Amino acid sequence: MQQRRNFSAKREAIYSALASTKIHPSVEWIYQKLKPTIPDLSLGTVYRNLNVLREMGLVKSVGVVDGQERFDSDMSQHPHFICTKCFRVIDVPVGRNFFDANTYGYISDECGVKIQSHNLTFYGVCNNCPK
Amino acid sequence: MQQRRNFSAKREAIYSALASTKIHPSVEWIYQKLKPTIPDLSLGTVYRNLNVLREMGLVKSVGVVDGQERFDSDMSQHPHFICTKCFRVIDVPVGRNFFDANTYGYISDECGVKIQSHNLTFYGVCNNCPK
DNA sequence: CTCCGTGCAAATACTTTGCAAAGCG
DNA sequence: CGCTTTGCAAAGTATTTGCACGGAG
Repeated sequence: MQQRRNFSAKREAIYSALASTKIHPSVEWIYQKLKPTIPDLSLGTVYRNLNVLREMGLVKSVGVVDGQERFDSDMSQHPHFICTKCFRVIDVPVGRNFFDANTYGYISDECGVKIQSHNLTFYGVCNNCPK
Repeated sequence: MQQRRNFSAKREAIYSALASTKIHPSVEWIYQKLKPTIPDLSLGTVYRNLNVLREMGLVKSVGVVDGQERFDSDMSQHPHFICTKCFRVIDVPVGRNFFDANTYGYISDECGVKIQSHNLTFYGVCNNCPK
């Protein structure tokens, strides 16, 4: 196992669990998912490793949804849709990127800041929820 | 004072405090700001009233920044810039709207959802912070 | 031996809530 | 009087952290 390569068995499992789903899970969800397989897993470990993975740039946060932070292992720049009723998080496929380096530069100058990234989220009601 | 019109004195003060600044304050900031003038103000009241104001559509959340929710009384659709070092929140002026009804409709169809709003946030380092 | 990773429980941090008292029309 | 608002403190929820132990090189 690639130890000394930033991956412990549990960190690997946490990353895999996240990468294996499209639901953009919360810490709790990952914990519940792995607990049966790894009985001695603790919630703190999931929190800690998600933060490590984030620092390593392997994972990013979708933001806090209904009180819990949600994560994504898809590091490509893409918007999300969040259902305000059931709090489902869905990837929004985009042909082109809405914002490129030029846009960043333009707005950076405009505001006197240095933009490094952005987050685009749409809100509404998904098709599983009653209108 | 327009009582029975959804405004108690404290709610009014909370709204005014929020509307009087561009820093997109947190609950705590509003509380500290008003406390000297209104000594018997309690933190719970600020929380409660911001939620009421939000439901009334007079206020919206910028999101959770560094652990605290930040608010904005400017209900116009506009992006924000958040400094990842000092957590300053700045309005981003935009000539046109990035997303109009057509875009909403297009993406809604694409994802099988009904988009009602969106949130666009840029991240980076502001000009007050060291590179 | 030395680190890194971990369980566990305690500690934080922010926000919400129950309740009785107070305010307003 | 009836409904809204509030202070206060307690409760709730999510997340972080201290510490000592355990495993890998």
